[in-house]
Amino acid sequence: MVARELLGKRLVRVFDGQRAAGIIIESEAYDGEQDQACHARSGKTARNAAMYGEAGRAYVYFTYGIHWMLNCVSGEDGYPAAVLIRAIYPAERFNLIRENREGVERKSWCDGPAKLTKALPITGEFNGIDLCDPNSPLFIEEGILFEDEEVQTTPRIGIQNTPEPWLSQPWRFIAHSSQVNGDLL
DNA sequence: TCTTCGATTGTCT
DNA sequence: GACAATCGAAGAA
Repeated sequence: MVARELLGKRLVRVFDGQRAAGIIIESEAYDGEQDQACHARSGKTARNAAMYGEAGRAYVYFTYGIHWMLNCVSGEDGYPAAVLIRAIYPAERFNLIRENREGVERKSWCDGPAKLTKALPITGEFNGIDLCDPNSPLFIEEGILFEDEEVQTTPRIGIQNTPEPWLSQPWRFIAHSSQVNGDLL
């Protein structure tokens, strides 16, 4: 439910006192220790501790030796669940995003979970931060609404060695909408 | 447009 | 010591 509802919300990064932002257009849900694709599948560790915290906080982790990933924690306090932010549509401060994604064409600026963290930029220092607080250097605010007809669901991707039924759960959400398909300003 | 493959390091077993 | 919720370059179609 949270993964669906985050589509259309505005992800805001305050950097050097100025806002940079994008509309969330792709997300994936990870739900509890029983979910064999979730980082919490083997229980609580130092790395995934933020997932066990209260909803609305950030869970930021490093992977493949190169990439930072941003999640929004969901579920009851103490229950490990989070939504991976997989893609955003650049909406504010293109110059910063362009600088951070130098050499990449604009349609590929933020169309992947590690791309958007490089573009804004977001690193592990934001792990545990309150995404509901407009005073945070990174937060989420209201944006636009996508109709269900504009939203595609698919199984999650990039999850290796995950058994059924977790492999096939339709917990990935993608917005296909004229509201965000046009050329960037 | 699609497929293959190397990069690179924190975290867990 | 193995591996990862990925990216981007390179080569093929």
